[in-house]
Amino acid sequence: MGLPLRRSKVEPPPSCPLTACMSLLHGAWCPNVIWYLSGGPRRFGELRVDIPRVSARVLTARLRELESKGVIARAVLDTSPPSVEYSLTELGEELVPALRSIVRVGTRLKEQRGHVHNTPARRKMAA
Amino acid sequence: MGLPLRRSKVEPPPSCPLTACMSLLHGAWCPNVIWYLSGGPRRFGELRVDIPRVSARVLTARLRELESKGVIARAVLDTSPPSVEYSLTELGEELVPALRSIVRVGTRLKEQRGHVHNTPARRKMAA
DNA sequence: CAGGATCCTAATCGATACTG
DNA sequence: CAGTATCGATTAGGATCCTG
Repeated sequence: MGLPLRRSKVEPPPSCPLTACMSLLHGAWCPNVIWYLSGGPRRFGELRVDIPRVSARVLTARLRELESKGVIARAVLDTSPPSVEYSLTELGEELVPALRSIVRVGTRLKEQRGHVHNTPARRKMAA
Repeated sequence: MGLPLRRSKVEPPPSCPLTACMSLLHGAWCPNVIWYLSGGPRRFGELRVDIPRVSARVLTARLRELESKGVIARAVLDTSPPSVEYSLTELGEELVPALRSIVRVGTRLKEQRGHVHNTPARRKMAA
């Protein structure tokens, strides 16, 4: 027989807002869209330049998705040819600090890459 | 002719730590793994209980991945049958605040769901 | 310019069965 | 207990072409 299962010491993300919110950041592009919109409203074509490797199809899909979730707003400008401007909603703005703290860790991660990190590579312990 | 492209007002996530770090949170399960490990070391079987819908195959894959990136540590306990305990490294701990701020937004998101959010559903603007 | 339509590839995941 | 192996389903995403 093995060890008894312990109860988790942390509560589950209550009814999973973690998952709910991660769905706002899913895939490769959502975080970038929100990141670039954090600098102010931005048009479709501008976002394509900001995020060079995204295809129009996928960018459209992500924008629609984020719009339907209330994170970004879409405004059709009355120009010719027509432009469409996207911006963060109030709710979307709340994601920015989270994103920034993620970037901070990502930066540290890159710094650490290359030299040995403190993972004691597969240590063995006595129980 | 249309509007000229504006320069982005935010810098790109410098050489993409955003993407680098998001890769630590990718897929459906990485964030949950880190979340549950934030309460202290946790064994494989315990994590499977914490995160009910993850398959052994995928959980293994994620754990290996996070281990190789230096975010979690793996320790084989000398019991019979053998147990394996996972824990956050120092670097992994840094992800926790980011995760918490994501959860905060997720919670707000759930609160707002159902009643009208402030997206002015596809307004039109004059330019 | 902003995107819809179509087609296709690669990655990801769950289920199931099996092993040291 | 802590995995590994195999399979088939789902999905993100790219490329290309086309339109209001």
